[in-house]
Amino acid sequence: MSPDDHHRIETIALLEGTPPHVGRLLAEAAEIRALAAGELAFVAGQRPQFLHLILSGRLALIGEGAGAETMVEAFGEGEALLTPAVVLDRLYLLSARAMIDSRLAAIPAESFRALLDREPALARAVVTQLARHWRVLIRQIKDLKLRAGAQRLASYLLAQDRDRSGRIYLLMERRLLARRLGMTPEHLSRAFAQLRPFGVAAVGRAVTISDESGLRRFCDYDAVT
Amino acid sequence: MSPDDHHRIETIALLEGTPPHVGRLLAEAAEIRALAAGELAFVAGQRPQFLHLILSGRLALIGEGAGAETMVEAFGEGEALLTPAVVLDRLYLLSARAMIDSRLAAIPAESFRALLDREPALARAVVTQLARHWRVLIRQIKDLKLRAGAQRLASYLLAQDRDRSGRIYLLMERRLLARRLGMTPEHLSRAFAQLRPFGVAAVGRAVTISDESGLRRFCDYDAVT
DNA sequence: GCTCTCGTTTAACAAATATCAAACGCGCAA
DNA sequence: TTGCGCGTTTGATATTTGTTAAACGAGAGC
Repeated sequence: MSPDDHHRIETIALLEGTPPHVGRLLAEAAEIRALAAGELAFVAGQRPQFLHLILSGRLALIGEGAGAETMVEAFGEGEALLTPAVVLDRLYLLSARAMIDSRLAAIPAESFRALLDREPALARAVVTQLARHWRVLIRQIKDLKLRAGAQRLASYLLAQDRDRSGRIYLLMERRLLARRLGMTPEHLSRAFAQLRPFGVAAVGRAVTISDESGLRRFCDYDAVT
Repeated sequence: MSPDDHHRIETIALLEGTPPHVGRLLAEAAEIRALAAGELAFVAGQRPQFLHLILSGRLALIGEGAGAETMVEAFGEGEALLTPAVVLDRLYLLSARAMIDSRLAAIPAESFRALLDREPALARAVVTQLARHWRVLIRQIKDLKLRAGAQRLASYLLAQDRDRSGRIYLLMERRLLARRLGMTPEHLSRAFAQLRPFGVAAVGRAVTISDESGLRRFCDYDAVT
């Protein structure tokens, strides 16, 4: 492992507020895994072997069932795949697939849980992290139950980061975005068409919104973070 | 507060594994709130004032948006409404409503967070609790995205506790169950009809299943806990 | 620069779900 | 008991979403 990898593991967002030796211990226990786009970091039904930190690239959490699959959430550089399966030592409910070529730090699950018991600051950091994800999941459930497809798309777009000129760059291809939003690619395409009256213009992965307040009203956007 | 209430707070499931003085401190900081059926413990958009423990009764977490409302999850006696809003000191994303007359222990959010920072065992217990809920939410998201209404109902029924004779007793009226499952009451009624070929018989709130393995196949039931 | 492939869009149609309306039935109070 | 109120069921219809198929278009490799 390169000193650079070591440093990236020690300074990952999850560990914010923990004493330096926690990061050092985790980095020492970690091994580096390179995944090509499409490869799986873990599979639903498996027993977790590692806690994965994303050093570079992007991974999607995938749910399978009833002969289909869906994307629950995607994570990028500097984030941890901190799934409850690892924390609780239960079987994975989701699989993780690399959306692009990625490099992961894999920390043995057993070491991580041992450290979790021993290091109060780590437990406290994990509480914060899990609580944040909880809110992301709650938003998704509210969206799925209360909003139609086009409204979910609008809501998703409004929550994305913009560049200086207000443009949004979609982090995934539309097929995947459709699965993230709980609809088919065909339906997503129609949803984009429905948003055109609000000045939503999509060119490739770049999206611009001209009537943002109209779009907010359309989807009853909830800006609470 | 009665000694009995005191004892119930100290022995709540959330605190399993924490030293006795943690429960004692929480119980001393708590005040008792009685809610009549239909009353709200907190409202989405509010800043959390308390962590609520359910001493008796049953509460539903309700999401509002786009002019409608939905039930995300329900909690009963001995459980805590351990929402991320309280942990992170953010605005509530959900409201909590008493489904029946209930008694709550309300612990000032500030005291709870302070104790969370000070007591490693509490942080560790909260990690476990949040992780468990995470899995409940993931199941719901997978259900909503991958399964049709009747399959979600089947899946829900198969996950419920049975009495000695194998009967299931529904914990809520059907109107609410419909919202929990992400459908209308009318659709739920038709979903029950769709399950009749598998020997699903509902009389009031009592439900029996005669062809359980058939039902499992029908909804592609995932028994992973 | 040119295909070739594969993701996206469009269209027609089918299935699932919601809506509206009315009938039903069960519990509760007079 | 009898009648009332409210939750549930049933039916007809509308809307939303998924499916199938085909056309389109942009990017990768030759």
